[in-house]
Amino acid sequence: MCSRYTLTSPPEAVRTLFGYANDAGFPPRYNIAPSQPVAIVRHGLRGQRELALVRWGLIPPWVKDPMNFAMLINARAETADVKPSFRSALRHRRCLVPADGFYEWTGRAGAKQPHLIKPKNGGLIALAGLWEHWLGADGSELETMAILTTTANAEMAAIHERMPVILTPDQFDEWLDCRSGRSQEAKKLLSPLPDRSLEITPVSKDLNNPRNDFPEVQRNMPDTLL
DNA sequence: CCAGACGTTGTT
DNA sequence: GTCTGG
DNA sequence: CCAGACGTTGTT
DNA sequence: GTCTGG
Repeated sequence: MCSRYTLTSPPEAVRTLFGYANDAGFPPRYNIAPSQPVAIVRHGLRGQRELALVRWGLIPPWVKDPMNFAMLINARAETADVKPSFRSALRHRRCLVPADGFYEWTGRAGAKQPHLIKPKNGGLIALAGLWEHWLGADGSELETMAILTTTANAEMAAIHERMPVILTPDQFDEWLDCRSGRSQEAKKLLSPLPDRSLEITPVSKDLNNPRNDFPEVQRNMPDTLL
């Protein structure tokens, strides 16, 4: 699963890697949690890449009352093409989620140990996402997104069965281009990141509280066992 | 056909 | 114990 | 995911 | 809106 992540790279670095046309500032985030507004990159009306802020937690368009619907923060890559909640978004509304790393937990309730997972040499990564547009009967609108998950690669398997799909820059165009209206080619991009490319470090339990959004939550806890 | 669900994860 | 909010 | 709340009524 | 279960 992927249910918390971080994006601390400066906006100009994000824009350079993701190549969107519009410009937007955003503060460094050390502890991004579901239900919060997050930055995504998608194709705009003229096919140009754009940065948008949407809510993390996908609400399918047929939902009557979003307040009584458990938002979908992840979508299984293996089945997203057949699930009513994701099928249309996988065809028409794919996006990238800029991140510097993501978090997973080990341990039992009451002793939850968070771990930061990021590229061995640092830097930005792109999580594969789906976004959705919800229209209320009263005219209210809501844009939301979910992060795709796949099976864990070798490093991740040590702590967790699943991991978010991470795309490389050479895959960005094919993933973002939804003009064909088909999902099968895009689905083929959804594999685990190759082994030996990520590093996992235990971090401060301060991370557990989503209200703690400051650099110290990423403090390395070297003595902590996996 | 209509009614009712539509999701993931981890844990039990 | 279970749901909601972040 | 984890943390934190978990309720109703009437009044401002 | 679309799929599944009855």
